[in-house]
Amino acid sequence: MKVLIVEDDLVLMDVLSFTLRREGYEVVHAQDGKTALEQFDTENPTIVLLDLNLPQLDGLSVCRHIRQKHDTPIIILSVRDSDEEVIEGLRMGADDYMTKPFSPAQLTARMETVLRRVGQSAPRKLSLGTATLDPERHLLEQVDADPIQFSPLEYSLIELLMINGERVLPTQTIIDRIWPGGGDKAMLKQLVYRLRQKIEACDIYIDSVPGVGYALVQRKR
Amino acid sequence: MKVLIVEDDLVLMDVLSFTLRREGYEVVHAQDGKTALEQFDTENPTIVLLDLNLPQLDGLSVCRHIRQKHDTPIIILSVRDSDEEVIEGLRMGADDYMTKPFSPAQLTARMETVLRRVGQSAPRKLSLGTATLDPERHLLEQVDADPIQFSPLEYSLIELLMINGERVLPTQTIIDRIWPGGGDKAMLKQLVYRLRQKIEACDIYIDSVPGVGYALVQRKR
DNA sequence: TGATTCTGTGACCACTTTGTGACCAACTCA
DNA sequence: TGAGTTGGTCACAAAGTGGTCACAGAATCA
Repeated sequence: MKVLIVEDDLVLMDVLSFTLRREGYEVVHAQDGKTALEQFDTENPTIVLLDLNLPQLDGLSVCRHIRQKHDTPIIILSVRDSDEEVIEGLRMGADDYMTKPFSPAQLTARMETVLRRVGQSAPRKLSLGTATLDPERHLLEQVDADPIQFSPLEYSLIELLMINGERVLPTQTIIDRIWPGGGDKAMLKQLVYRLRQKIEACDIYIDSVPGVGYALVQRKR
Repeated sequence: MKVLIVEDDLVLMDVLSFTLRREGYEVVHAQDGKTALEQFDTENPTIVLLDLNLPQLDGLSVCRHIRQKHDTPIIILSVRDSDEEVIEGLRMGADDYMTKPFSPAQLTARMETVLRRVGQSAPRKLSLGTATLDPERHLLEQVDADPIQFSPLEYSLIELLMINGERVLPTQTIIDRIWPGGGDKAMLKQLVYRLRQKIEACDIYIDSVPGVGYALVQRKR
């Protein structure tokens, strides 16, 4: 997936390039509005990150120009933070507007959010150790092992635990998120039991902290 | 267009209701997480505005529950503003995250931005492997095979699946899009059955992932 | 206007999923 | 030290799911 970063601040450009490459994106960039449009035509990026204060052609003009012919997601990154300016940017066709300074982690999360909406990216897979969870097919995949298929409730539980890393998730939080209509501890312990049986040959397991909750952790070697 | 506002602060609720009605939205609301899910099922809103700190069931549980089955846009409105919390909200399936306090004008601009991306029309022609869908004539064409003519509902389903690539589309999402007025799983499984019969000689087929949904995939050779 | 197609519905079936109850060991607390 | 709680285990049965088939009314077509 290719990102066009349009930014004249070279320090920020470097930080963003590094972060996005580490996330697996291919990165191209431009330092002024005119070059941005040229790059857009030649590189055909999946998403554009667009500063507004640019030499040669301002960012809003770039945004308007792209949006006249293309549906490519655009996120504006700007120091201008008044409501009027945010609204103008969004109405000019941007999909999101982040005011500087922002954290790279939040930027990549917002990029994923927009890409998810336009159907350009599969949901991110979650990993713990060598185990990888497939959110589309509700599978757990691991090297040298058959994938494990989960039922809806099993998947719901393991996803929650995996999102939380190896930290303990409180019992009542788990119950609320799995059974918003109402569940109880007996149902959860039964579900934990069934899930443990399915993953017993994996590198990960469900640890319980009595009186607190559960965590997904890696088996030690 | 119907908005479900999930907010337990009645002052903010009133302000938002007034603002959104003035913009032409139909507004329904809930003051706690459980009621929110009930309202979601009965009202089938176009978009959800979701506080996180809620009685009965927290907003992240509501968000996750909705997103497991539906692709209705969700914007989180919360006082929690750390990067971690924003990222968690977006990863739990929200389309945007606004921290309180925010201006109603920016909220409506962000709603428009997300809604702009919903229900976009299909590209001109869709292909998967050697099979090509003709949107004007509702045909599937393949080299060395007679074209297959689809009924309106059959075409609607295969187009949805083809837009999604070979990825799994959740059952309820498919139902929402094919029968906006309300469909059910029995209707969908019947439609899938009929469509499978029509494409059984093709290079593509409908794969089901029990408990999740369906995908259009290429037959392997 | 009759023929044909489309669509919603019901039924059957095999299988899976889920909620529940029961039992037990370990732990906590008064 | 006894009562109560909790987490783990096991089995049962109800509910749900996905696939298949056919029926019949509505819609469309020629």
